[in-house]
Amino acid sequence: MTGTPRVDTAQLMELLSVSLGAYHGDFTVAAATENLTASQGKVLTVLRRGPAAMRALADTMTCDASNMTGIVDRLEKRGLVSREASASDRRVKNVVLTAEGERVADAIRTKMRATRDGLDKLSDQDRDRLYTLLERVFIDQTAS
Amino acid sequence: MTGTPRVDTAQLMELLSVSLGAYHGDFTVAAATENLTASQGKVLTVLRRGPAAMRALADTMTCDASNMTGIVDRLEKRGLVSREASASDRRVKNVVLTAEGERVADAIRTKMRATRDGLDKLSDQDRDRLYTLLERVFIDQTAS
DNA sequence: TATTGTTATACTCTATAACTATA
DNA sequence: TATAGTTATAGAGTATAACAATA
Repeated sequence: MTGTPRVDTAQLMELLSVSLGAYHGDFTVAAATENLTASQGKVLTVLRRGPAAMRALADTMTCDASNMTGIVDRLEKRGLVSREASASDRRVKNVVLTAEGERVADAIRTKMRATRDGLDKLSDQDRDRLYTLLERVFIDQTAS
Repeated sequence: MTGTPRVDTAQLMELLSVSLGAYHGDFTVAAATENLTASQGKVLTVLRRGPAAMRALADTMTCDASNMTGIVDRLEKRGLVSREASASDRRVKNVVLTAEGERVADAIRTKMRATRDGLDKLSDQDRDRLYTLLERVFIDQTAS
């Protein structure tokens, strides 16, 4: 197996910054539409995959466990998630989406899918930047 | 001028998410090394380009003006920035880097340049994903 | 009248340390 | 002893509303 080709990191990072800036902005707006913070929306999105222990959620979001306690507290108070005791380890609490939580998580996902399908927030200039980057990678690759 | 080629948005977004996650993590660590939060580090980075009014800073970071007041207060208390009256509009205060603020901003930039040059935080798997994406774009392009 | 910046207020996120109940 | 989760605490980011100074 040959090594993967190198790319222009500076250009890639600039592109990433612009694109994910738009993505993050859209996610924040999508969550706010359901009266949620971005962190709360992210937890619901993670839980769409299935129940998760408090510790696992904290690891996924790279924050302290004590922090996750507060976030889940607020979600639980609004009836979007519930804590369930683990059968195998009595120390563990599994966080599960309620029916209402599923509805909200799906609403966020639907809004984000629109973003993913369109790259609507990218300006023509940014779209050209993307193309320039890809073109350059192609040229570098074929010239080697 | 022909239109720019389309790319697989879902794959691109996944790649962006992983890559900018690494970038954001590195920036947070770089700022923390100087005992700064990510927001504070971002303001110093913006000010490397030159002085900026409070309102302009708030717009750049897409937060409320009242929020920027607190952030700049903390930076000023540590001697990293100063507020200067505008000559043309007496309502405006321009925020300027102090010598120490420049030193800290440069230290963050140096650490981030190392990240930019390496993409070190990307796993081999993610590097392969990047290559796969680029390869697919190349094939679609030449096949059309 | 509109804009710049601040203050007051309230909520959320965040980490650290200390605690409990399990394992 | 180590781990899962919580509580207490404190600092920082965030937005809203009201305000003074200026345009």
